[in-house]
Amino acid sequence: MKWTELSDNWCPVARTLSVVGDRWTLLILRDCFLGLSRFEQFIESSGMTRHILAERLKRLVEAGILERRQYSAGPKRYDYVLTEKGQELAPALLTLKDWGKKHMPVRRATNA
Amino acid sequence: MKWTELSDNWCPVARTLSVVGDRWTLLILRDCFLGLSRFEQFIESSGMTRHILAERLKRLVEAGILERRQYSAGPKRYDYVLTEKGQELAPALLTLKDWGKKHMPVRRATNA
DNA sequence: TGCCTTAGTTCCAAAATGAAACTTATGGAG
DNA sequence: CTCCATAAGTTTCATTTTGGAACTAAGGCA
Repeated sequence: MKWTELSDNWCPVARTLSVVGDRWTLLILRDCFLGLSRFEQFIESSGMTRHILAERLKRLVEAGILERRQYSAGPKRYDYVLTEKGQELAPALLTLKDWGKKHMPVRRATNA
Repeated sequence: MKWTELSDNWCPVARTLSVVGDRWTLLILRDCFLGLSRFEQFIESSGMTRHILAERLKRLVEAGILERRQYSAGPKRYDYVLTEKGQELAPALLTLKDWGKKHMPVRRATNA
């Protein structure tokens, strides 16, 4: 079964996962909730490759979760901000955070 | 950056994703919350391949989220049940469900 | 004996990912 | 004007993961 086929699944959890059920995608959203919005910021914060980031951002925009917004007219540049639909994923991110704090202790320090 | 490196990330969301940040893994957990526990049940319910299912179940057991339990001594057979740690992922699944119900309407019927 | 069930494993082609270099468009230093 | 820097991507290619389908193991049952 292909990922995309999940978008019409009877189960709302499966449908949600068809768009955000991917490590990198959820990390991008975490970064958005932390206030980041630019390509280079996501790269630096999450450690994913530009390749994947570009692909995921495209998906998220198509899904109506992020909006691609021009923030500079000089050299035309774009960043990404949460739509209202995207904002409403906050509770999901928060439950994942809480679970992680409780059940996934840090073993050694990193700086990512 | 590799998936596993995420398990020691400073961010609790990232650490959580290092173990459940994958479509199939979350669908397995959904099935567990629906009361399923056996290999063949997960296969039928989720549509994933046996290959992937076996791999994910191993991960989830190692992570202490599921427990592999022998349920038949005749032909030795095993199934998988949520540990307490696993049970506590319920709120996360519920928020994903709520978001899906609100923002991911079904376009056409499926029978998966 | 021979077929059924159930939890896996194996094999291979196809798709996704990681790493790193390259592109495009413009601003600014000298 | 020339050259370097910034920032958002794109391209290329080797490696990894996935999907699909067949195969194995260990009994049960007729």
